[in-house]
Amino acid sequence: MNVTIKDVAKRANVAPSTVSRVIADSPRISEKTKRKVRQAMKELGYHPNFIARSLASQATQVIGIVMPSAAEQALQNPFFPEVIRGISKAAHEKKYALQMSTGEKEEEIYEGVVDMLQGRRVDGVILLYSRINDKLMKYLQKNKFPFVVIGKPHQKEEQITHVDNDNYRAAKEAAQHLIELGHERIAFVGGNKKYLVTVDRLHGYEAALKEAGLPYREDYIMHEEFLQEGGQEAMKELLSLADPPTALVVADDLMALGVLKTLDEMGLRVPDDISIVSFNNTLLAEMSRPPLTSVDIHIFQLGYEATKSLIEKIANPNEPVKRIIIPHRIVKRFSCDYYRK
Amino acid sequence: MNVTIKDVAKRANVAPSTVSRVIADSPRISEKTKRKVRQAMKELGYHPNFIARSLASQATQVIGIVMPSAAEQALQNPFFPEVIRGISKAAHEKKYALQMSTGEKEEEIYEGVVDMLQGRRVDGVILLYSRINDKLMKYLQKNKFPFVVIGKPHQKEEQITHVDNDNYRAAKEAAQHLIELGHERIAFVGGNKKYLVTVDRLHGYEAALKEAGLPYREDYIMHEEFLQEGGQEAMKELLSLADPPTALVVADDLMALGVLKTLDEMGLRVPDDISIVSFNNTLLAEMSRPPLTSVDIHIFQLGYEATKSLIEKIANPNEPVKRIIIPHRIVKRFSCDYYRK
DNA sequence: TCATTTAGTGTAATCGTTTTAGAAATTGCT
DNA sequence: AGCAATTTCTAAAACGATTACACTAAATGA
Repeated sequence: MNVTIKDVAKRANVAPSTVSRVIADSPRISEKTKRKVRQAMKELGYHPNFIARSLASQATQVIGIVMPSAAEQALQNPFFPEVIRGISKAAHEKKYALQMSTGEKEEEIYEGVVDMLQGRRVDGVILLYSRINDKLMKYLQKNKFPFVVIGKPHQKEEQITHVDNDNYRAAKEAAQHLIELGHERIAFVGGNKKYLVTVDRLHGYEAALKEAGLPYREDYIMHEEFLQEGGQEAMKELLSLADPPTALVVADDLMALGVLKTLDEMGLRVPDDISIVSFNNTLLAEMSRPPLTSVDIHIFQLGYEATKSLIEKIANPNEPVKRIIIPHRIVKRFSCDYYRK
Repeated sequence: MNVTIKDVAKRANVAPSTVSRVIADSPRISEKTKRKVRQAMKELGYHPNFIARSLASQATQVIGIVMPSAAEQALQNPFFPEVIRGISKAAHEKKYALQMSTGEKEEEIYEGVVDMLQGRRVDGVILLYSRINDKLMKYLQKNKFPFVVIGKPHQKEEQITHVDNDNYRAAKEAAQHLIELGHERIAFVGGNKKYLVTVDRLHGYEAALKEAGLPYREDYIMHEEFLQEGGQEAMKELLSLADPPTALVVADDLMALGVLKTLDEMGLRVPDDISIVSFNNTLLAEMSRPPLTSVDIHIFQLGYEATKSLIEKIANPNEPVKRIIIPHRIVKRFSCDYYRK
């Protein structure tokens, strides 16, 4: 079997507890003993057993990442690798490991996360989404598990630490940009209504129209999956309208890609025939044809800040609730043009 | 504190060991007792403590993912989310959780993985890369830890289970495609020479040239990072040559993107002035301007198969060594054209 | 009928740490 | 020198499961 703390203790002629304290670098152990013990550890090639340590100390130094759907699906959208990059950076800085939820349906994810936490596999979790009436979020709150959410919680916002953008303003600005270019028929292509990002952005869009005195049209509002296919579907539907929009606010770059695809198939040109403002400013926005004007929401930073907050919360359960708003900025490229009759 | 196996035992009027056996669904427990125990578990809201279970059973049901560099960097390349998707699917099927290494420099990653394994945090690991003389791989082998590598091991290939493409042939075919189009000055843009993918692909490229009777030129061989910047660097250098190439084999889509960028800045056009065959066939290849002819290496499947093999190996330490070659296929788009003098 | 299986549970050791409570050794002070 | 205070270390009890072994009662067989 493996080298344990007892072997080290024997070799160094001290008690196991002393070795444990040397590992923790307790000030209650003399330098002399520490040297002796460390020497023994080196000689034996000792590595602490995290599992045993976790069991005794009731902490794992692991953070759980919870995706909105199966990683298998979510990871198709570059948003997720990018948040994870931010999470990874912060986790690494504080010596936390990362564990990913793997579940397919909502119920399965819920069970998985509950097991993760009740099974004490992780010290806390980061929700990479926020949806209306989320069973999981309620559970986490009720059981006082440390967690933070990326996005705006549906309920009890003031009781839940979260990191978000000002999606209302961001979408409003996006729509205003199009309005300033003279567009009057502007559609909104977003994700499922149960996600708060979608709701917030829709409201922002709506507010911009209202302020500009433009009508809000139900048939200009699309809700689809955050994937290319979603964008395609939405665009097809919009084009089937009697008076299709001349501009779009699209809530995600990958969706925007689908929009472009459909437009291309239909022989319509961007920005000549239709203008687009998208969200996320991932590499896709830069690369698409034409490059998309996109709202940069600083995804990396969302992940980074969320993780830092979570770790603080884990370290100190009384840490006050925080609400962190990451700034956004609209990056203008070549998918928007003046509206010409 | 939490509900433990003892609480359940008390409630059901049985011994803790019986409860444990019910959890494991042991055939040695009568149906009647099982029902009684399950009832008690439900009533108390019992969740098994994974950590305690892991300690006792010496297994965690967690797989470690090892990236070549900091996740923070690696995840910029769509290759990684895509392998992870495959890994995630297989892991989920077999009820394994995933843990990611977070380390920056090579040495730090090494330490991290050693700790992961020695600390018994994971039952095995998947290396998402293969490099020459890899300290970590040697360590894993020496200590008989279950692991599989995605890529071709540098040494003792026949002793290490790995999942790879036939990179030699893939690159050869890529180059041949260009040769068939009449190109004679074909450059190779790959990653660092320490990675075996790079080496294999370079050899394939070389073989194609040789068979076609074309000269192999050192100054046409570029080794850069698997990022856009790498492609840019390479292309700049190639363009500074007295007789720059008319076609390129680029070992990665993201790099190819960098190549395109530089080409665009220099006012050169693809495929009119330069033809390109790239690798990975990620979304980027489809989206770039022009869309890239790219070798699809079925990244998802690499991850999926690797994970299945690893889990088999964990379940049965005597599982024979496997070598799985995932087929590739060249997807033709619009980055290649006939060579015109 | 009594020894022998077999089925179903229980007892207790074990996994490798952390940590509380307290013993032993050292130091300081008068 | 004697005693309190301080420093340094140890013994032993958690932590929450798994599992080898023991045991009892019922079933089987000669």
